[in-house]
Amino acid sequence: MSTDDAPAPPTEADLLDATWQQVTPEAARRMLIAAVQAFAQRGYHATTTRDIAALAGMSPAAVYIHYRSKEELLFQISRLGHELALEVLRGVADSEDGPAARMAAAVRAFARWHAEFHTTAKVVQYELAALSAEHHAQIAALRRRTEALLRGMIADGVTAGVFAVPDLTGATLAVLSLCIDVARWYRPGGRRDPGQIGDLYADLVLRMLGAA
Amino acid sequence: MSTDDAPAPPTEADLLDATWQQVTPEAARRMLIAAVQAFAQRGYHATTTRDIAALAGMSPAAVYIHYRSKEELLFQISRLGHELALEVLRGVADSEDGPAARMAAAVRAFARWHAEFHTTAKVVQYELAALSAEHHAQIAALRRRTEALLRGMIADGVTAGVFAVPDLTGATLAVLSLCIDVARWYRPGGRRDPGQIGDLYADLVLRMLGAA
DNA sequence: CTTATGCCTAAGCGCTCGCTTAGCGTGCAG
DNA sequence: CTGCACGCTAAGCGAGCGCTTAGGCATAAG
Repeated sequence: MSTDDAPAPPTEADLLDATWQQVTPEAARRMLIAAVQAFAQRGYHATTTRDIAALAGMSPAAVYIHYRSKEELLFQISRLGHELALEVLRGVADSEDGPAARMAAAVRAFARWHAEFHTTAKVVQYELAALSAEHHAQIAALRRRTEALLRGMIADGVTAGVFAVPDLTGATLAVLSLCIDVARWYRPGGRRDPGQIGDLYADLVLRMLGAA
Repeated sequence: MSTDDAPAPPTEADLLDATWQQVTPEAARRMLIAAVQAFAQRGYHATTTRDIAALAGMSPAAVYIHYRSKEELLFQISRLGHELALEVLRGVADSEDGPAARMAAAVRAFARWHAEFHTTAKVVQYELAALSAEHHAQIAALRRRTEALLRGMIADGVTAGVFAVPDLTGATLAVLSLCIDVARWYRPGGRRDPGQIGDLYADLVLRMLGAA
């Protein structure tokens, strides 16, 4: 094997390690990553704390050393996951490109994130209903910021006369919906890799917004 | 109260009764409708057979008079629900309009269905993972027919030179995804009623497809 | 050495789950 | 009237759930 082959695509484990690097100590991170995998595959309610502990290679009681409850584990995943997704959009929002290029970059990055980190994204986007009322309210606030960021980018394009959008709120809803739903249908090893999905969606959205 | 007021919008119960009219006997239908409501609100795994029976006004054991198991109840909901959704698309596919008008009508009807019958649609679209392998395979076949129907309508438009779509499969995926996701975010009493969502989405999709 | 602290496991508590069993009441055939 | 089939309920079984408790084994300070 030569050393100058194209780099192998990162494994699922690599991606999860990178995603959750900030969680410490290491045992708490291992437990959280195990929970993300189990929640994504089976859903929150179908996952037992014994499943999570076994995936993390520890005893069932070890869950409660680092987390108060199974719901608290979901909340930490959801909170940090939403912040990561928000960061992806913010990284693009500050660019000095024109509104159309910036919007294309935002959709490309956001859709791509939902494919590449689909395991995390599935939990973040589809397990909200299992959160307690207090935790759900905190997450809802983060989601409103995401929506506002995207709406602002579309509004800028309209103001600049680059986009032709009869219904700003409706268009924002549709763009957000399109990107989020990637986490539902994406399968690794499918015909499109995450980068290609980002490119495809950036193009489709620009047309949807009537970009000049 | 005059008798020529605008007709009141149908209640949730009206919609569910209309949706599941074909299920007999009446007690089996009541049980199934109760299951749809519970599965949509809490999710399949968070719903107990006691929840379902209580909603239907019967004892926990009554579930098993008409259905072999809780999973069989989900399967019947999923199978009939997918057939209803498919019927919505088929009702439009046979029209003799041009490709663009037909596609607009399809998206309008399909998106609208996912809003109006959002309770049913949520179970149909988001609880597939809880089905047994055999049942899941049957449902997957129905989903492939839905996708093929939509792809055919887009392909017709491309052939006729009315749509400009660089990636047929990708565009089909995006359109389907957009409509399905309506069931996730739609809330009755929101700023858009189901008809308006259908109109909005028909317009957005035509632009996405580069309709002449 | 002793003692204290932090991370972990073995064991298990109380509860609720999906589902079964035994039997009741009603309506209809003979 | 009798007898049986059907749709239902009351009661409960075995299993598995989320989470707790008691204690073991390191490390490190005194």
